[in-house]
Amino acid sequence: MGRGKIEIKRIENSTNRQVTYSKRRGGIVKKARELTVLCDAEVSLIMFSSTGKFSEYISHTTTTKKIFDRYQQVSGINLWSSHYERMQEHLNKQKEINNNLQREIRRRMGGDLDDMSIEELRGLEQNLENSLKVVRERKYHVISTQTDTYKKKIRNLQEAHTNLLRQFSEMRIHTMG
Amino acid sequence: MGRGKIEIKRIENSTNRQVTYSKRRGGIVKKARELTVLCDAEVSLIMFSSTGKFSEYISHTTTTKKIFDRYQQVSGINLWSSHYERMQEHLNKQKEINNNLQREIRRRMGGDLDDMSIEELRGLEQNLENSLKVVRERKYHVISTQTDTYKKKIRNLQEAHTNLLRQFSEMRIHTMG
DNA sequence: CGCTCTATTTATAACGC
DNA sequence: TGCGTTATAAATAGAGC
Repeated sequence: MGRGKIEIKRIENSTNRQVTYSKRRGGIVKKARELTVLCDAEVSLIMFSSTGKFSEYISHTTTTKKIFDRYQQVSGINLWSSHYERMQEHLNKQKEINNNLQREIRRRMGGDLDDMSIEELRGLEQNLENSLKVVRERKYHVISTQTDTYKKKIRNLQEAHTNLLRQFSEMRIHTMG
Repeated sequence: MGRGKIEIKRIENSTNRQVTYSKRRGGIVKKARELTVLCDAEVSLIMFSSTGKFSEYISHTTTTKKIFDRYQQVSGINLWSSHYERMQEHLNKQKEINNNLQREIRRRMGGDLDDMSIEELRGLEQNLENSLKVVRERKYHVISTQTDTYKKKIRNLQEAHTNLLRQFSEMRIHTMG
């Protein structure tokens, strides 16, 4: 190397450290490229400088994703499959819940009744009757509320109209009289 | 380097290729280690030889998983999250469908009716009436089918009983007579 | 920063075991 | 394969611009 043997120890001067980093980064990338070409190897080199600057080399014969996948296979280390599996489980559960809900709705709409017993059918019937009652009550309530509102509006309008008429006739008396 | 300038080109002799790979692999790992220590950098170096042999160097200050995570953050490249995100989307969709289904069921059970208009309530009422009709029909059908089955069974039993009685009386006539 | 210029160290190809 | 040896190419520290 340069003028005098260097000691492999953290360079305390941060400017020099960055300069050395830049130079050596070039060198190591070159080495990686040579290894790729000369030896037909697949190399992934990822570097973060002490200031957080990112650089990488990846053999042209592959991609970083491929290397990561292969790394996992070979090293046996599961980097993210635990997440993945948990999510898959979650999804399956949701799908099952979904299917059950949809079946319940179909039944409540009069379908998919074939494998229901008399008791179950009786239960469903009663349930539907109750629901129907509640929905009807709600409907009547909404209708009556709306009717009241309309009645009130009409009353108000009539009042206003009467007032206007009175004012109008008073005005005529004053101006004409 | 060695005795004579070398050309950076694939080494065709596979034995030499492997020898060169081993030597240069050592060299590049040494460079990576020096970069780590001298420059306070974080380095991940993953290599697969042409025969598939795996080796890696990782700075002692970090882990391969950390480098992978950081790589993704910095490069913006989705290594696995393409899978992951699609799954998350899927899951969210399922959850939404689920919520809608549950709301529909609640309504069909007479709940959650507050923000429904008269028209919607009328539709639901009619729907429930129809469903109730279908469920009742189904119930009657099941009951009548079951009744028929019982009737048939009874008829068969009576027939068998009559036959037995006849056979018995005939037997008595033969043995006693 | 980034580039150039050396002196010097380091890496390594070729060879042998 | 792996480890020495050696001649030589390559990398690079330090300096200057």
